[in-house]
Amino acid sequence: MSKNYYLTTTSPYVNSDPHVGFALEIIQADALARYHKLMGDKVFFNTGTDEHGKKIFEKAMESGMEPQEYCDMYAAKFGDLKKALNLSYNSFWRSTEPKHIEAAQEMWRLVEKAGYIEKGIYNAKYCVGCEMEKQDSDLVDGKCPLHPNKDIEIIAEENYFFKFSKLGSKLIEHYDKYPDFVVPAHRQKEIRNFVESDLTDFSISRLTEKMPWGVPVPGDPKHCMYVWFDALTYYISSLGWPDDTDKFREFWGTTESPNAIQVCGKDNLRQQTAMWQAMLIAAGLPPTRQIHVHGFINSGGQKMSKSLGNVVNPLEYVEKYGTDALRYYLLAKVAPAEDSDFTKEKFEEVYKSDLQNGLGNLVSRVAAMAEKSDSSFEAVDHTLSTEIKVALDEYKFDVALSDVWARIKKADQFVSEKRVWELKDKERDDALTCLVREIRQIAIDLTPFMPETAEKISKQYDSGQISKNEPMFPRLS
RNA sequence: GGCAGGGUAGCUCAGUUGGUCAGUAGCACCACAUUCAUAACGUGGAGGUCAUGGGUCCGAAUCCCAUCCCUGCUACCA
Repeated sequence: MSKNYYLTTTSPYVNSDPHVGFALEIIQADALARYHKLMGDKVFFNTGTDEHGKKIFEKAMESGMEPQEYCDMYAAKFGDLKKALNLSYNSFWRSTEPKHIEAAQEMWRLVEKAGYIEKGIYNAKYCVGCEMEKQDSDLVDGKCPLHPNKDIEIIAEENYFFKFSKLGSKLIEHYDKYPDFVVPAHRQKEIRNFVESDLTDFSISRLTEKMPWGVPVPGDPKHCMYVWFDALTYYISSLGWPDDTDKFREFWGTTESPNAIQVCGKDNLRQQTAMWQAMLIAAGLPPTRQIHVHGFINSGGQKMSKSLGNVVNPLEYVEKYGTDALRYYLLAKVAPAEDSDFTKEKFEEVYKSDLQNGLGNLVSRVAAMAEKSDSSFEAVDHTLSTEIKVALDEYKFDVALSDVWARIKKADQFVSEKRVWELKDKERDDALTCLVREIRQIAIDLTPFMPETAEKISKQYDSGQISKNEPMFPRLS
């Protein structure tokens, strides 16, 4: 049954180059979007960039650029991922779009009107040594680790606060109503524990004179929205909210029947599954239906960091091994919701065993036999296997692909056991028909994960007369 | 410290409510076989006292207690 499917990634903050962690997120999302498209759903797949805030303002200043110019440059880099990773999103939405800015302001008005925004005092922590504002998490024992001899100054600033503390019970209601709201389940427990504890209101504005690069607070130009507030609204402004009410209802859903799916990293759990939901509830808008939370990618057992020099650049891998090789690795060998390790050695091992010797070799050997047989193989309609659907409905990309690879192994065993290359006439054609059918099925099942590979195989195998092609995953020289 | 989730073959992991649950698992490794295929594929083999110590039970990787180790969260980090 066809339906509307809304899917969004988080919006990466444009202060550095695209990271393999975001590649993971958007490739997972892309697999979901392609899956739903294959099922006949109407898919709205959104991604984009988050471009406001102090860090970006400072970075732009440092590099001598206008903030917008700086954002344009980075937005382009993220936009380039579409081709590099073969992404099927239809909406690339930037938080500096005028339409988004208007939407963020409308969101503010709604939340304010409902009584969930109030002025309060925000105590900014300022390190005189760094001449910078610090966050609690930056401090060690209440001191700046770079200037432990200097005291942190507290600068009281009048800000607007979001009355988060008033929304806990509404959030719990939502979690109760949808036990699978957060996937995996232990993340839902985690956020639930957090929400059940005493919630504190949080600041959602900054003084414009100190930080001009943000969305002006409606009716009070002395304040800019703190990036969070603006950035979260992007999930609905991308749908044309508040102007396009039909499209919003169609894809985002209604309060009775929420429909939106989000993916985010575990570092975003609180923002997406609690704060954003609280904002929606406060504004009287439907909450998100489900949020899939993915893990992090480590490199060599350690967090990626520039100083360790172990940062994985997804584009390097695309260039060297191809888009689908990277997509395969991230979907099949990275635990969808847990942390996983990524090293070049492991990647090459997988490339060789699974893609070269597994899928690539099977497709070649069967094509070679089919070509020699001179027979033709009528195309039959294939639809996505049930196992794949079941796995994808639970965001288990790795399980889905391991199922496909089990079938590749079976097909190889079949060829060897029957010694298909020695068979003649009907016996041979029967065996080949089986194999061709299985490979066509595999191609369909790979469509959400490795679209280009799936298409190559389909083209090669759907033409009745099958002939051998160049290797899809060539040996590494 | 508190809460949550983990510690199973060299590596990555499966193991539903305790009774072929110790895995024909994948990768790597060794041997054999084979040539249709990208020197690929297939078969066989070696590898684990299921973190440690107790306990419950006829029986525990699976439940309970203790200990050790790892990870996440413990709020204003986009």
